Amino acid sequence: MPNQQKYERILDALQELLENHKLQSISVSEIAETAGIGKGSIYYYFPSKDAILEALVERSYEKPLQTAKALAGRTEIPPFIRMAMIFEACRNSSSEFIKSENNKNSGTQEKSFLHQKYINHIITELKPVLAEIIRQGIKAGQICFSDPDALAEIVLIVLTVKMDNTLVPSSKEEIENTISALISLLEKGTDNPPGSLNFLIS
Amino acid sequence: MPNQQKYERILDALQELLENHKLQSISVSEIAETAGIGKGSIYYYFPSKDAILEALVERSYEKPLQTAKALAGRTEIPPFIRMAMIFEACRNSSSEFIKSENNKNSGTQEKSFLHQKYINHIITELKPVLAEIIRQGIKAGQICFSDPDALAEIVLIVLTVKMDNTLVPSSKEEIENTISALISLLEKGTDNPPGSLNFLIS
DNA sequence: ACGCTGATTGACCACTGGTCGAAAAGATGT
DNA sequence: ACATCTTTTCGACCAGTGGTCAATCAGCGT
Repeated sequence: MPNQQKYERILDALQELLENHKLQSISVSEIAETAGIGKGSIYYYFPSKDAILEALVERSYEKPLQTAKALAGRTEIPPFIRMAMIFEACRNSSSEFIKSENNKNSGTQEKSFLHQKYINHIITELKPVLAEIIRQGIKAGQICFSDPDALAEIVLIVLTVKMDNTLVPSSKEEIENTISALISLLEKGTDNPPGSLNFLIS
Repeated sequence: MPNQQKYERILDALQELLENHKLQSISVSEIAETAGIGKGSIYYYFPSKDAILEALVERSYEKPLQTAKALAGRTEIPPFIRMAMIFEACRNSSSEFIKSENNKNSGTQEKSFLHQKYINHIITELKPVLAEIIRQGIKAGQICFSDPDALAEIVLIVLTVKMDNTLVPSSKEEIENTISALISLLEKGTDNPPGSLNFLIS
């Protein structure tokens, strides 16, 4: 890591461009200009443009993911509440990160790559954490389900896809409906009384 | 629709290139060359390169989606079996369409755009059909759930994301596990006895 | 002062998606 | 057969892209 500051400045520049420059594509030259460095220097810190996008996604979710991982050990908090806390942390960062409006047409290739990275990153990072929490809940008798890893994956897939709202664009109301349905499916599926997980919607 | 044959030939060319030319990006010139026409002519039939990808996705799933829609009216078949038939039809076309290998790294931007289009198309087209089938099942007392549309969406999201296997790449075994878990969640969540929906895995 | 190592740069390259005027190919009426 | 008009076809061309590289620059130990 030669010069950490420049590295971060490049990510800052990309983030800034993503916020303003909504719909068109972002070029490496633009990133360099915004970061105040020469274009060639970009490739001293990153092997490719894709790598910059990837690094930005990772950086954007560093903190919420850390707090999520920390939450895995706090066994004194009931598992479903910890689940809700994780979602809340991610939701905040998510809305901050992807504040681009949806125009009529779907995103450009650039954007879809970004969303793919986002979903993939969140799921792969969060899945073991959530699975562990579910496993603890099973042991404590608060959750009844045979395959905690798969359950974690299902929940994460539905949530991230709906939160991202790119793959299946829908209104806020529809998103709420889907999440409500997921919760009631979870209640029944894990032998919890109906309505007991309503607090997951906040 | 000036010359339908050329239109189709362009899609054929793109499909062929997607099968062989696995990892690198595909250029419009390549598509033109493969289709045996001039590059300029491409833009006589399609407004943009993205539109070609989009049209190919739509064409690839035209038949399975039609059979799926036809299945919605066949109320004499139990709902869950119709569900299984739809999935089977899509799975076949899906494995035929996306036969590109996963190299170590994730796909290029081009690919992720394609996968996004695929997932979006399948879900939006299939959701009303599946919701209708579920609604019929509820009326017949075979399914117990309050929001059929949301349930359809949840099922489709998990299935397409796992089938596509790009957003959350995993082994065949893991895919089976996740789908099994989804099924047992469905069983419990819709008041069906455990194991009664095992036939959905085939 | 000198080298030497790592950081920085912009001109440069092959190539991209997309445009456009012109030429070719059909169609039509006489 | 011709002339006229519309629909297709095309490749040279354009601005701009991601990525490369030899040349430079900055710091520092000696």
